[in-house]
Amino acid sequence: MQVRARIQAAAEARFKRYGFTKTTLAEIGADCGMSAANIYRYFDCKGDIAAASAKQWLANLRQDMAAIVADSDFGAGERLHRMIRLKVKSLHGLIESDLHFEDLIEYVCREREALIEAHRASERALVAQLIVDGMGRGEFRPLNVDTIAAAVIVATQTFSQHGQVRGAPLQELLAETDNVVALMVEGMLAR
Amino acid sequence: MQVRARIQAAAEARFKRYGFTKTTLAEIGADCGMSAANIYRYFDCKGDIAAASAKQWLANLRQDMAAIVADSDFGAGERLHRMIRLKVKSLHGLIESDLHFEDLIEYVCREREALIEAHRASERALVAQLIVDGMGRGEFRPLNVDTIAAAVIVATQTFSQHGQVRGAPLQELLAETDNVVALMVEGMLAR
DNA sequence: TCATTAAATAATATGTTGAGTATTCATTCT
DNA sequence: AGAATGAATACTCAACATATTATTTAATGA
Repeated sequence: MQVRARIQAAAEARFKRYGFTKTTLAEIGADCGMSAANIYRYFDCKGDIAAASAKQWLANLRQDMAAIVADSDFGAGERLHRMIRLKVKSLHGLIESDLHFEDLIEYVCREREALIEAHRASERALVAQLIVDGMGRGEFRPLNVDTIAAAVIVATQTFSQHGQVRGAPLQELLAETDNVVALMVEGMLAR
Repeated sequence: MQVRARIQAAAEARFKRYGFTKTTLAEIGADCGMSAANIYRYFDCKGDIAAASAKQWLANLRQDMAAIVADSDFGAGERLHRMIRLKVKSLHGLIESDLHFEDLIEYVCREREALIEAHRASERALVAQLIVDGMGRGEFRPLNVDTIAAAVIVATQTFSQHGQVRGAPLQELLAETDNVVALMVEGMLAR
């Protein structure tokens, strides 16, 4: 059990520094003091190690987003803004942090669509929760929760694609997301 | 027909049937009864032929969108819906019509970004025009026209990317766009 | 002079080989 | 038996040679 985590940590460090395709299982094994073959006792394939890392990163993001949603000090609209901003900032930070991570991101987006789709479903659920809360407060008018949640996620989807995020200045991205979210929130408000 | 137009038509036919990369200038020339070299009297490079086709297609789409915008029989919100739906339907139709067109689309998106960006700017302008009109009618509240127009384009951008459109059933795409546009229009309405 | 072409050149794609790497397996170690 | 490994296998990737194709040029015919 400890072993699996150690492998994942070692792999993550190398993926970060050298990229997914450039790191070999032999290297990861060496970092853990074991042979490449032995890694297969803990992961079915190289891609699964990357997927585990991505899954964890997404889970962290989800947790941070959930914390924002749960913070009822703020209005639902404000929380939606914060949630989407967090998403954009996180992905932007990840991409900017190490250029080699793009390699990993591309792999996961291409070969592990299920992971991405599951995460997106969670995001939808969080937005739905927020909408229900906003309706309960009288902040939002009565809405078809699932439809609107899906619309919000789809409309801000552009900002979750590394192709769009790469190279763009964070300030611009945030300004654009804010404009989109603001208009949608305006459309949700009670009259 | 003018030589340049004949070349473009012949190229378009082959691009459609065999894809951009698979058709050679020799073939296009043969179709027009001329040598490959002579094509260079009318186009600077192969990519320019593709770009000319794409440009024309986009101009047609723009014209159709402009016609919708100009039809003041309908409210501004309704026209926005129709305009975005037309865009989605057109791209979907293009991609579904011939699988080989994807080749051409990818080339244009990758190597002729300026074309795409110019078209997007035109779309923004059309939406802006629609918003001004909607405000004039009292249908929309006072809005920062350019900001909102940009937000609408960005939010619906997902549906203009062939990667997203390919494979998805048109009905689903239209339902999603409708939901996004409906929410944004709701946010624009006068109270 | 203009339109065109064949031939020359430059760039790109295709195919092939060898090296490197992921994955499996038989075996050893504990 | 469970954990681990070295060697065997299968797959992928980079480098190089070859073939196609894009583009240029010099020359030809209207």
